Amino acid sequence: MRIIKNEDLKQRFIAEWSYDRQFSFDIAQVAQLYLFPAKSIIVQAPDRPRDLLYLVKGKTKLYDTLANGKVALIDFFTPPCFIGEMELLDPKSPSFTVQAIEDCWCLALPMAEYQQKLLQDTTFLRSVCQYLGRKNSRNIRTSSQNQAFTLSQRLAGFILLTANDEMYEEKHTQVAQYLGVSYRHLLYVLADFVKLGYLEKVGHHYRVVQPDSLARLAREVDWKTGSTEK
Amino acid sequence: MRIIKNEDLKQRFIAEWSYDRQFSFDIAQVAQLYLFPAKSIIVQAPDRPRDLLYLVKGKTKLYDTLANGKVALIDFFTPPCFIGEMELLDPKSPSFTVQAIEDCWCLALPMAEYQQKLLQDTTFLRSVCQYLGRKNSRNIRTSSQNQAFTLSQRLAGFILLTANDEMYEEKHTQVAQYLGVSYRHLLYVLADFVKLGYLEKVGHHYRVVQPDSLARLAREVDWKTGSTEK
DNA sequence: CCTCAAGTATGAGATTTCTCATACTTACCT
DNA sequence: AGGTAAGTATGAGAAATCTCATACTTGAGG
Repeated sequence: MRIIKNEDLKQRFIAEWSYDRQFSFDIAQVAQLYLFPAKSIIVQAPDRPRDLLYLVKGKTKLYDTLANGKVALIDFFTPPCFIGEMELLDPKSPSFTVQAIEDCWCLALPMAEYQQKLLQDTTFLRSVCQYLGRKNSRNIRTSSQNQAFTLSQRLAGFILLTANDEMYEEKHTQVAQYLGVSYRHLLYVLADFVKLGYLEKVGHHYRVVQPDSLARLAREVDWKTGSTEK
Repeated sequence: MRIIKNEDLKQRFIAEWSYDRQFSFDIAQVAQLYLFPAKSIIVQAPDRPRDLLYLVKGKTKLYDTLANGKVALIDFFTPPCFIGEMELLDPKSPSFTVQAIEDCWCLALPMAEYQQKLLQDTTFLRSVCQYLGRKNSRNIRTSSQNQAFTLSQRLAGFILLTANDEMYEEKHTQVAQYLGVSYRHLLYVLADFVKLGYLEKVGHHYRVVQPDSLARLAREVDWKTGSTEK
């Protein structure tokens, strides 16, 4: 992770998502701009995050570590999106691992220093409530809809979401579990995409060669295109 | 809806879910206890709810009215659970229809009178944040897991959740959409349950005759057994 | 009274997806 | 070096689920 000392860029991100309006005090001066390179770990469970982050650019994925030690993919985040807000608000909340899919820019506020202040800040609390509420509505709606689509359609969207730099490199076992299908079937459909020319196999990974075809397939799926609607 | 003037019962419900600890002021005296009879409408979209409710006993379901006028089943709530919290917090949030599945008891706080106070109450706001965050974790986890189960298993759980007084009376069209399966297939599985003796057809409805068998089938499904874990 | 929309109901054949069996490879542990 | 766990890979048959076609019933509106 790198701290980006570019005041101008920082202010642009703040303005783009009205970050400053989510606090009752002047945040623009104290927040720092971080850059997490693609594939780097943003939060490593079970460590608690050091900062309250606000994702302003990039895509991330969230993993849970199961009781048996296995790692399960559970969700994706795109801007605008808080990271670490549950840990800030709920001391008992478990924490999850968050990884950058592509380069991710975040506005960061050190928790140790600001936790007490934030827990007393009604502007901030109301804004988090709205954020969580909208995320909820989205989840509820999409989860019951997504089941209705065939794996090809959901996988197409999934590949576009998780590919970085034209390369799709997710672990099949995790993806099968996330998409709720068998490992076997996932491989069939992947092989199909290769046969159709949408993907090209490179070692154990795949190169996206026809993003448009995938997009056409995924078109109807109300995919996680934003943590809340923009 | 009836207002229940039973101070003793009210206090018991408050204690059972630590309702009073979610506010910084003394709520026990001003909250009223409501009883919504089975099948009655608790909140009717697009009207905004008059009170902030807290479900302490009973089960409810939530509907969305689609653009085309159709009604879609989208979620279920069980105690403890706020109803109307999004409308209180987010003036722009759409509102949904909430219906009692069985008799439902709610603690009620008139919004007009308390909205301003609640929006300034950090204890309340933090508690709603935690509540929403946990609901989120639950949704995320269950939604990606549920797909992995067969319709028989999910339907078994669904029937147990939505039946009232041993009668299952949901509309097949809505259920098929909610469970993400075709109408046709839903009817096949329902017919199967009848053949197996789990259900008994009564007109267009079904009587649950072997709840245990259904429970066994549903056992593994991490069903919505609570809005947050108790 | 007629018509239309929505919900219910059932059959038949086509697709999607699953389970199980079996191998090969890689990383890590001892 | 040997062993084990995890991930990858593929085949074959079975089960789950879908699409389409077709009817019947009921309630609301003209």
